Amino acid sequence: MEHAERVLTAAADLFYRRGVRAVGMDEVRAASGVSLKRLYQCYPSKEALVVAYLERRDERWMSSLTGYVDGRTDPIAAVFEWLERWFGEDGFRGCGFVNAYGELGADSDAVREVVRRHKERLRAYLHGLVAGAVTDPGLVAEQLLVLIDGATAVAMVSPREAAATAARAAGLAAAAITAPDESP
Amino acid sequence: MEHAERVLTAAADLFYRRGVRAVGMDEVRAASGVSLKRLYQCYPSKEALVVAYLERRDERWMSSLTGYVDGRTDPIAAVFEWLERWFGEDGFRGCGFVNAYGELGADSDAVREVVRRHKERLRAYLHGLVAGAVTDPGLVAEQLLVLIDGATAVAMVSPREAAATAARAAGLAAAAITAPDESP
DNA sequence: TATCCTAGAGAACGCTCGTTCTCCGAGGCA
DNA sequence: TGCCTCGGAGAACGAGCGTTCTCTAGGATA
Repeated sequence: MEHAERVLTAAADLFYRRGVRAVGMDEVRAASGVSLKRLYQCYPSKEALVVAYLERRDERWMSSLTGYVDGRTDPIAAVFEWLERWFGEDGFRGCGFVNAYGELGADSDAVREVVRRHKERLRAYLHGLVAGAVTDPGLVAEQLLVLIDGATAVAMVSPREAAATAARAAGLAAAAITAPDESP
Repeated sequence: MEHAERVLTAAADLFYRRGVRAVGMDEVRAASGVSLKRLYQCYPSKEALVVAYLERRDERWMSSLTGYVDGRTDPIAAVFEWLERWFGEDGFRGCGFVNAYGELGADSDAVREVVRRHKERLRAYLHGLVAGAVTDPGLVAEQLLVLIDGATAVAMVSPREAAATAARAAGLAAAAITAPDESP
């Protein structure tokens, strides 16, 4: 594996699990087994490493979601199924983007930007999922985004065994919102 | 004003606006005008100050919400109206509890605990709001909690002028969820 | 074999952190 | 007036931060 890749893998795990500011560059060096000199050749600053972490997390998170959802007959239900699985994973600790924004958003334009881009990508994906099926796909995409981020936040602070509850409640809400109109 | 109160007021503002780890005790001292010695007499450690910040934020946030909502004919709509106002306030930066949890939750049992208590209080309040009006108040309270936390997260990362959109979308979703059954 | 270049290990640097300690001056009391 | 206590200002401390620098060992080349 390339040095940059090893650094990024180690950093991503540490940043997500413990928070960005709680992790020093020396810990990234130790976890990746890459010398500090080379680490700074790959990523010239901690902020650059953080941005790379978020960008890669965006790619992987989105492609895991879309890989699970695409082709399903009820894609909205699949989204919340996928969420429920994610919430149950070892080391789940909420939305890495929201956490990074809360921690660093006040200081770093670059972090704000990459978080915003991720949410925009997710919103666009949801929009595509419901376009044609509902009368106002923009509104419904926004609602689904709210449900996803809300379920993630609630699952984060809930005790482990209750995390799935948030996903299921959000899934039922999503079903109600996207259901075809019942009026004649 | 008492020393402890001045410290807490200054710390709350700084912690919320910039994040906990970004603010040093010396900055709290400077902003509060209280000497470091006295500051440590009031709060024996930074963690104690953070917990006090979250506890007071819980009290004030909840009482602002309940003060706005209680007595309204449509309390659920009022909740999301209140959210929309909050999102528009200067210095709004998402949920202080979720942000603190993301930043410190991995390190501090006390922070995890106080955040969990706040969400539990909010869930209980929402439960009371919908009890009697819906068939499954536990589920609906959970859904409203998800919508509130989701709207808050989306509003945080959205550009200023778009923050209200999240509140309105969540409010419409809440209305759909809590509406009396339309079937005959 | 002698010389150069590279790269890794980790020491060093300047800074900031949370926390403690020292100093000094003001005010109460005999 | 002389003494004593209190509290404020901020220096000090040890640790850890992000980042840079030095030193050394090894391999490639002539």
